[in-house]
Amino acid sequence: MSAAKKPRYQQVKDLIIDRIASGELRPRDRVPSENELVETAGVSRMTANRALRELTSEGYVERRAGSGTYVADTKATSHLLEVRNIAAEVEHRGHAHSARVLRLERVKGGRGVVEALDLKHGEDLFHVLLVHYEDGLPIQMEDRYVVTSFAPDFLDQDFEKTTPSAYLSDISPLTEAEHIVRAEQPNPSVREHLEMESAEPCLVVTRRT
Amino acid sequence: MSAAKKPRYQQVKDLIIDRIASGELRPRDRVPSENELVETAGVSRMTANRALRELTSEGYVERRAGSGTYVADTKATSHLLEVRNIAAEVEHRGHAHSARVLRLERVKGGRGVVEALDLKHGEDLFHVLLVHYEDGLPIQMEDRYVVTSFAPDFLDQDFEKTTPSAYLSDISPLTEAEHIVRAEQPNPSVREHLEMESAEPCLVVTRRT
DNA sequence: TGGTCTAAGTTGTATATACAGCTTGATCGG
DNA sequence: CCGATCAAGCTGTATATACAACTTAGACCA
Repeated sequence: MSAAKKPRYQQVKDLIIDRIASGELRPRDRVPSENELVETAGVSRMTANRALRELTSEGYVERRAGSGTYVADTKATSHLLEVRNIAAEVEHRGHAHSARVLRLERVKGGRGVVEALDLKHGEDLFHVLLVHYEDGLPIQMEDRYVVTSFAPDFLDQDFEKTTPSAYLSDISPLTEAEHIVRAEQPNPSVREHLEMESAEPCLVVTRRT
Repeated sequence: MSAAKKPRYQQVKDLIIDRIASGELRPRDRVPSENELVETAGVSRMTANRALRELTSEGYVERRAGSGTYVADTKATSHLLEVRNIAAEVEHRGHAHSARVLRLERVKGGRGVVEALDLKHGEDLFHVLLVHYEDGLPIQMEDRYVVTSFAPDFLDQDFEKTTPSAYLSDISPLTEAEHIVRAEQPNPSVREHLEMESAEPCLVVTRRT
């Protein structure tokens, strides 16, 4: 198990994580300084620095220049929930993903869209509406608006082969996204495309990049 | 804007991020090695190393010892969605959070719970059922099961003051959580407690720690 | 031709050293 | 007693150096 010889900076990290997890070090408590770790752990200051720096970026501790290093308080106040690419998710489950494009058009931003995306009224947008299938079963409907200047050849794409997400992240990697999730009663049109029974609710994910 | 003098390792990071974002460097392309950065960027190898190492942990690139550094190819396949502590969320919006405990008891694990938590049948569990309010308006119902051995004095807590999340993360910080979100039709009892109109759907978050 | 071996390049880790900038507590002077 | 100054300690950054382990391509030999 722990037989694998870990690098020294990792040993230092584990040392401190253990003391936090065991409750010996509590939120806002002071963590040994780099120089103290040099003494007690027998490593160089740069190694101690790397350990503490990584613990900082991982959210375990906070550092204040000139003052010291302290256990972060609220590690549990924000949990993360992963939302994966739909096609990748389906493939990952070992099933076949397919998609059918219902609409692919250029529109002018109407009231609802403009508000959600924080745009000028009447701005040119591409609109795509498609349904994702997992082994032939409809599982998700995607209703997407994209600013035209951002993806000029949007209308030429074949979204039955490449998902809009994949295409957009291809032409512009590294955009940050904000998600809002809510539950909603699907309207009759959507319900039909997803082949849903009567009043079953839907998850609605609003995403802004 | 960029007037703030950035540290050199950050400048190197930005340099590479820009080349990725602009499309000059595409997924699986080779990124300049540490020694090449020493030449072209005029920094020491340790500084180049720090830049590339941080880009690795941030998901921009992948490194293979002995081979080189390459642009990662799936930055967009997994997006993150933050789920915050309910009380903190409400306070953050500048509103008053309160809670009312409906049930607080010791039970034996029944069929549904045992499956969801992957436990032995009949195991002792604590069960708490409470409603969260934002400025007096009911906004969330929390239905929670906790293994007794994990939190012996669970029944003595006053969950109208401290949320179960806060209490649990207090006695044992640093536990990882897995979330599953789905939409569901609330049953009449739940609907009553949340003062909901008829058939409005709910978000159901199943969480396992 | 085909397999082996070697050398160069790359990442990963670790240390010693240096200086800047900030914080905090103690000391000193009024 | 209060305020200013100073020194010690801390983090943040940057460099030069060193060695280990791995990969890869090319040279070399049979």
